Amino acid sequence: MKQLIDDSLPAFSTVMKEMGLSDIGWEGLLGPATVEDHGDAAMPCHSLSRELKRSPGDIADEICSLISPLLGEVAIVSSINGFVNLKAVPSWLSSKASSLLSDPRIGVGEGGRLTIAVDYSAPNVAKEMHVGHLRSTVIGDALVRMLEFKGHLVHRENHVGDWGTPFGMLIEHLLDLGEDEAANELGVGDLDSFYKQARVKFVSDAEFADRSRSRVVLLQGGDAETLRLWRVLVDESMRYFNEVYSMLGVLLTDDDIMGESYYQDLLPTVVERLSNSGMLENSEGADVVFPGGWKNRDGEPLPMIIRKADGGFNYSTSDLACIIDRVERLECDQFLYVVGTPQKQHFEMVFQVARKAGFMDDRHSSIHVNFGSVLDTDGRVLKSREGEVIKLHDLLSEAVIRANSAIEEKNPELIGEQRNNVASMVGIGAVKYADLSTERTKDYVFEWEKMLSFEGNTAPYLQYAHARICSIFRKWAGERSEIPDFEISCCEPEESNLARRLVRFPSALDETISTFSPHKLCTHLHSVASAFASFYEACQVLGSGDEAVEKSRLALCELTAKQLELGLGLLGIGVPEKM
RNA sequence: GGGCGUGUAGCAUAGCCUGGAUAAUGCACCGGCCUCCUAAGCCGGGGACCGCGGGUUCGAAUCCUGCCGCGCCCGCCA
Repeated sequence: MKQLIDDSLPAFSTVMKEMGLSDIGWEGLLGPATVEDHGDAAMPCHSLSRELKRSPGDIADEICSLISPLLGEVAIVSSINGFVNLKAVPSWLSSKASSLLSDPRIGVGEGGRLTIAVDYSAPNVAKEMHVGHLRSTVIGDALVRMLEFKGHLVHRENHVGDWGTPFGMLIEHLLDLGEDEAANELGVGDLDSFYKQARVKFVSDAEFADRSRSRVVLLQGGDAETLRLWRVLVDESMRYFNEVYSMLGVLLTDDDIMGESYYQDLLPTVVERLSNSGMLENSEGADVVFPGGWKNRDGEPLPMIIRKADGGFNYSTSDLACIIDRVERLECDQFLYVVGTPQKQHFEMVFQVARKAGFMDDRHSSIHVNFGSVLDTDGRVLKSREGEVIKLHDLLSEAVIRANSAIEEKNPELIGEQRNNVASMVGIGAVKYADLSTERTKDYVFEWEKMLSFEGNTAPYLQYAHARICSIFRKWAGERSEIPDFEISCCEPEESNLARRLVRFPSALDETISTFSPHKLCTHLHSVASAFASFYEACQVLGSGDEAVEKSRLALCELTAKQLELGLGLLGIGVPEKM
């Protein structure tokens, strides 16, 4: 527990000096306890053994007896097995919790003023959004919220796939279907069949394929009518994507769309600059750069293709253009790419080339916030090409329907529009939390049941804790806005334990942000909700007969509620007052 | 073949960066708890050679190394 360690350091400093150990870097030894029963923080003394030529147990005993009197207000000190253990005293926990309660930011400092571009979501026009997009969208949204809360200036960048050779066939298919019919199909979200139909014709119909290729040339040449048709495809797709975003409740809007098409004008600049810096080489007819450090199957240097032999650009070029734009137009300090792990090498190469070519320098940091693949139950990567597609739209609807029936069963008094709102928060929250609560770089298996489960370490469990607190407030006669002035005084072990979890919030959030790992915040919030549930069972809040106790418990409830609300809010998950 | 990643109870995960004590959590399983602020809950219980072998260390799930399994990437798709 970082707070406790900080508050104990001066006493340790005194004692260590007294024991002649001031210069050996003992600060690093003091850390959070690994076993909660032993305390909140601990210092293993085994490594001091050699220095002092005494047993670890002896040393721990001596430190313990010297430091105990100094830490009376902070922690109970004990020693066992060569460890000095600190267990925060209830009064210390009470006062720390009180100070968090009176702070609207719950102790979270404003962390800086960087300008950060977060590249996430990135669906492809005329293609179904799949579970991979869900991950990117949900993780990216959470990171954006947290970074903004910390005080950074964040540019949301939705790098939509709205350009490239497939658009030739898509436009021709659009014409074959007729614009209205096609727009209708796309507008209702039947993207995949549209794409597949076009694809089938492209491979089986030579005449269609020829038209498609010509259409690509027209598109790239800026032909007005072709651009208009392209715009229809993009707009109809975006309408559908926006519907999904709206269901998901993410921050993305049309203003955040920075599709590949946007960077087209910059592509020649990329080539020119790479050429000027002498990095561009011709290989097998293509313009390439050799980043170095990668080899192909034959052991030869692996190139990054900038301009294909047919003159077309590919995605590396586009990503380089993005970097130029984000450095020079947006003046970003940092770029985050919330994109799946399979593209790891691609980004490493792009970043390396961008640095070497001077598109960015030491002031800039570029981070691939990678995430694992979504697998099917056989452990294979879930693919939208074969088999049935899992439409995000359907997944989210299903989640809300399930939440609705769960509420109907468990709280029949909640009805009408209010129930629908709650069902939406619960169902969507469950899906998002399932995605956010596991370490993002790991693959995970897609299972309806698991994703929509409302038990255990899930959003509904956290939301439920919040709803119960709100229920207490409703029953209580007083003004909720006055609670932050109430004094917290932990007496029961469940009260102390709840406070002990609550005070970890600021460091948990900082850790979450610095590692871009939302699951760490989830873990923290779950531990809070869990401690609250135990507290709730053991400690009657209202009508305990003692006004000071009631006020203290109300204050613990308030801090818990605020923390759940803020924490879940930063994850993009809503907190209903009833459920 | 090269590179990167991953392997923790029946299942799913956290802990690994920054080494510390009895490896934590959820699901499932077993046993208790609703005249009492929402039982989507609580309390208790069983269940793990932390992939395998070496090494470093007083101490390894954690660091290094070798092997094995799995996944991804390795030239004109993004």
